Amino acid sequence: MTGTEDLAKPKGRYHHGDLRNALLRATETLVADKGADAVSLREVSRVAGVSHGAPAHHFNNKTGLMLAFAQEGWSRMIAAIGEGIGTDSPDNGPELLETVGKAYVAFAMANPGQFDVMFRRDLYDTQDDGYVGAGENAWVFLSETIQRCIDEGFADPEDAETYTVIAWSMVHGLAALWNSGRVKSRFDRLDAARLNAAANARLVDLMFGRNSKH
Amino acid sequence: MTGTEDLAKPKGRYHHGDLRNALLRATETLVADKGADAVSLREVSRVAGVSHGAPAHHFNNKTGLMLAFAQEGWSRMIAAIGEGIGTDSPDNGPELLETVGKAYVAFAMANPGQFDVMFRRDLYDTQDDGYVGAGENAWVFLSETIQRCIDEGFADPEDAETYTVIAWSMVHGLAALWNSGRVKSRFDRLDAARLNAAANARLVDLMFGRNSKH
DNA sequence: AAGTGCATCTAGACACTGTCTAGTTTAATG
DNA sequence: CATTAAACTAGACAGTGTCTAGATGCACTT
Repeated sequence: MTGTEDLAKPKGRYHHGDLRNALLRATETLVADKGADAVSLREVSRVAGVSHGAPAHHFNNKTGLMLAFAQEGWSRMIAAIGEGIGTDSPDNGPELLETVGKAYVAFAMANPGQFDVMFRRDLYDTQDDGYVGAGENAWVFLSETIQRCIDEGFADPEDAETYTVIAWSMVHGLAALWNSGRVKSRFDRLDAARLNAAANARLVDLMFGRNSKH
Repeated sequence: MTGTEDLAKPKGRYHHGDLRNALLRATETLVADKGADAVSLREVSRVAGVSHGAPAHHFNNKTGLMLAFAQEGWSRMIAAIGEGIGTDSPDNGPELLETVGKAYVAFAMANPGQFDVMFRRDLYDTQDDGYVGAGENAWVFLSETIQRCIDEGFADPEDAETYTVIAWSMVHGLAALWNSGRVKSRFDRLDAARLNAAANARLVDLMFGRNSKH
């Protein structure tokens, strides 16, 4: 889609000017096209029109580059969820949860490579600062949403923990299975969006007993 | 745990005798210890006490080795599920589903590396024969279980598809999230087995409306 | 305006990887 | 026993990440 020519360093110049971003963009297209393992510092450098040692100054390691790319993914997913909420404008807890769940899976389906990187511990140093934060925020947001459902009387307070685990597990598993190709092959006739919507709507119904609203 | 010394070729001999298996065992310990990306044909060859070109004759590619290792994982998981059924001896559809779900997640938690490989498309050639089979069998078995629940009157026939997707997604997501470390960090106080049992029991209750049996 | 500090980037080296190829050993088969 | 085919070796090659020493030029201070 987006060409990579504009990422290259202007000819004759020694300093790139926007190398950090150019490397991330090159990583993005590589991940999207050929998967996370197709990323190499040298290839990424080549796309940016820069020597193979240049990335080290901005990301230290290859793991540094991948961590930055993963963090970018978390930011994007959070933004996508925010947009989903803006569109659906849910007005109670269960509807909010359904909206969030759909946006989560939709993001993963639309950006399978980056979503994959976001949950791959082996690609970056898990001891690094900033690794924990992203997933932590997601968990907090999710459990607050569940708590809101409980506060509104849709579920028992003692279900909070279990429901949080089930909800995240379901959306994450749906995303991962779809992207792995193991479910997709079974559901040729169904489009991804329909499957996503059906699973999320039904799970929320099961947990919070809403009347189905066709 | 298991030493790797016994994998090495007997000294003075030219033929290994059991190289294919030795390479798979070396792969297993490497995956378990350092993750899937730590596997290299040369390291695996070194452990087996054999030259770096030897694996090619048994697995053709590195992707061939990883595919074989993934298939082995599927066999093991199926066996583990069978053992779970033997222990719990469930006598209706929902109980069977709960048993299967728990065994699925338990296997993934006990063998995070191999489970990971089983769902990584990038590690082997997805066009290869035998790639589809494993996931296909899992799907068929799962949907047959759901169908049994329906036949026994625990759910509506039109829910079959959605429930199958939700059930597999939940267990798979729980396994993947736990192994990614993103949930684990939140649940220090809970042991993995308890979380696994609670989530599966509750999901089955939600879908098939059994009375909770404390 | 001149000079200097320092982040940015280059280029070569090193050890490692997967795969290819030609050749060596040995088990199995006739 | 002779021959065929499978198992394995050893070297080469292009590619990788990371480490160095050095070149470049932007952004300051004075």
